Amino acid sequence: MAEQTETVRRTPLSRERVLSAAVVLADVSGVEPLSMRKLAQELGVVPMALYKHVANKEELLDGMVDVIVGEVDTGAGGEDWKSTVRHRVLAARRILLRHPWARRVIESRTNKSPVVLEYMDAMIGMFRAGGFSVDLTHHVMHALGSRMWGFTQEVFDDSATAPAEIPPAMLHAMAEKYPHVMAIAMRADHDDESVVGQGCDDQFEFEFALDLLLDGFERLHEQGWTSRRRPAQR
Amino acid sequence: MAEQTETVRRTPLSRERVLSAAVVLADVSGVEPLSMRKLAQELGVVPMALYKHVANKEELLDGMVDVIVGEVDTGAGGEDWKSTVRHRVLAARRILLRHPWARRVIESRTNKSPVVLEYMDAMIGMFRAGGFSVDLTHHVMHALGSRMWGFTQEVFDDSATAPAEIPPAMLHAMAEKYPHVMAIAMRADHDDESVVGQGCDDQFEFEFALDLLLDGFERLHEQGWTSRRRPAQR
DNA sequence: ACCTGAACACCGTTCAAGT
DNA sequence: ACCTGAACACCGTTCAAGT
Repeated sequence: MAEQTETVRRTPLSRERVLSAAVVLADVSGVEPLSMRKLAQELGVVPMALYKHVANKEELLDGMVDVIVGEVDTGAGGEDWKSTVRHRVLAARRILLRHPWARRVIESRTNKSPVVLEYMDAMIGMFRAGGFSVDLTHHVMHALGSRMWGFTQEVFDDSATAPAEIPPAMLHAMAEKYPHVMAIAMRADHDDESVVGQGCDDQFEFEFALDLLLDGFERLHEQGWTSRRRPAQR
Repeated sequence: MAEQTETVRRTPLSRERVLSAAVVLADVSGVEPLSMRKLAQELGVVPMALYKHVANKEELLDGMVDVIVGEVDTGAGGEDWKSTVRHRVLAARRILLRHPWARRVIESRTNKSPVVLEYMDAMIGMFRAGGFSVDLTHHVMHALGSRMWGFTQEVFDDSATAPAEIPPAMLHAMAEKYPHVMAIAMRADHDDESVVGQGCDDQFEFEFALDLLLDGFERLHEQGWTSRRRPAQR
C-alpha cells in the first residue's frame, strides 16, 4: 500500500511540475479558487512540500506568469516595426485567450521576472529597430500598456447589458435611464439595418484599438515627435 | 458601562456609513487587508451586523466603487466633444489617484451598478453629441477602456528597474541582458543630454496616451469611418 | 538534514440559539 | 422579529517534532 503510494508519486516534485500543475488548475477552475492546499492535493503532496519549490504564493503566481509568457511565439516577425509589433502582440493574445486568468495575474504582479523583462526588452527593441527614439519609445510603451500582452481590461462589457433573459419591461426602463448604453448594446443605428444584441467581437475591438495606437505611434514618429511637445498640440 | 457602549454607537449603522468606512479603511491600508471582520471592528460592531446593509463582500466592493465614481466632478464640460471627454476623464483621474485601490476593484467588478452605468452613459453621450455614430462610438468606448476611469494598468513600471539601491555590478549585468529596458530606464538618449533614472511622470504618460487616442478618434470621425473598414486600412 | 503534522492567525458566511 | 455568538469550511504560513 505504502509502496503503491510511492509508485504514484514516481516523478519527483520540481518547480516546473508545480508551476505547470498550477497553470492547469487555473485553466480549469480559475485563479481565485486556486490555493496552495488544493494545488498540493492535485499533486498528491502535502501542502508544505510546495514551499520547497516556491517561496510563497506570490512566487507561485510569478512563476505561472512566466510559464504563460514563455508560451508566446516569438518567431515570425514582419517586414517593418509596425507589423512586427502587431504580430507579437497578437501572438501574445492567442496565448492569453487560452489562459483567461493570466490577464488578472499579470496585472497584479509588481516584480518583473527575467522572462517578463526579456519580453518587454524585445518589444522595445522592435520600436528602436524601426528608428524610434528612446524618448518616443518610452511613451509609446506606456501608451501600449497591458495591450502589449495581448489583452485589455474589458471595462465596457455590453454583453452584460445585452438582451438574453432580461424582461421587456426592464429593458424599457433601462433604455429610459441609460439611452446611450442601450443604443450601443442594441447596435440600433438609424442609417443601417439594426442587428439587435449581437454581443461584441472582442478580437475586432482589440485590433481596432491596437491599430489605432500603432497608427498614432507611426504618425508621431514620422513627425519627429519629442517629449518637448505634447501630442495634442500636434 | 453598557450604557456608555450604547453612547459610543450613537449613530446607527447604515449602508452609507458602512461604505464610507470601508473606503477610508482601504485608503489607509489598501483593499487586500480589508476584511468584513476588520471593517466591523472599525465600526464598533459585530461582523454579522454588516450583512444587514450589504449582502456580502462583493456587494461591499460594488458599493465602494459607487462611492468613488460618485465623487467624480461631472460639472464643467468643454466646448467640443474632445475637451468634454478629456475633462471628464481627467476629473475621474483626480479621484482615482486619491483612492489607489479603486483601480483594481473597478477592474474586478463584473456587474455594473446604476452609478457606473450612468457614468458610462454620460461618456457615450459626449461622443454622440459630437456627432459620432453609434457604431464608431461603440468601438471608441472599447478602445478607451479603463482609461475612461482615469487610470491605466502601469504594466511597464520602469521605476522598479530604476537606480535607487541597485549595486552597479547588477546594473551592468542588467544592461547586458535587457539593453533596451535599461536605455529607457536610464533615459540615455544620445542626441540629448541624458537625465539618469528620473522615474516616470505618470500624469504625462496618461495624457500622452489619452490624447493619442482622442486624436485617433477624431481622425476616424472626420473620415466617416464605419466598421465595414478596418482602421489599419485607412 | 530533510520532511511534515499540527498549529496559528486569519478569512467569509451560515445557522441556530438567544432576546 | 431582530440580533449575534459560535461554528463551519476554508485560507497561507510557521514551527516544532519526528525521521
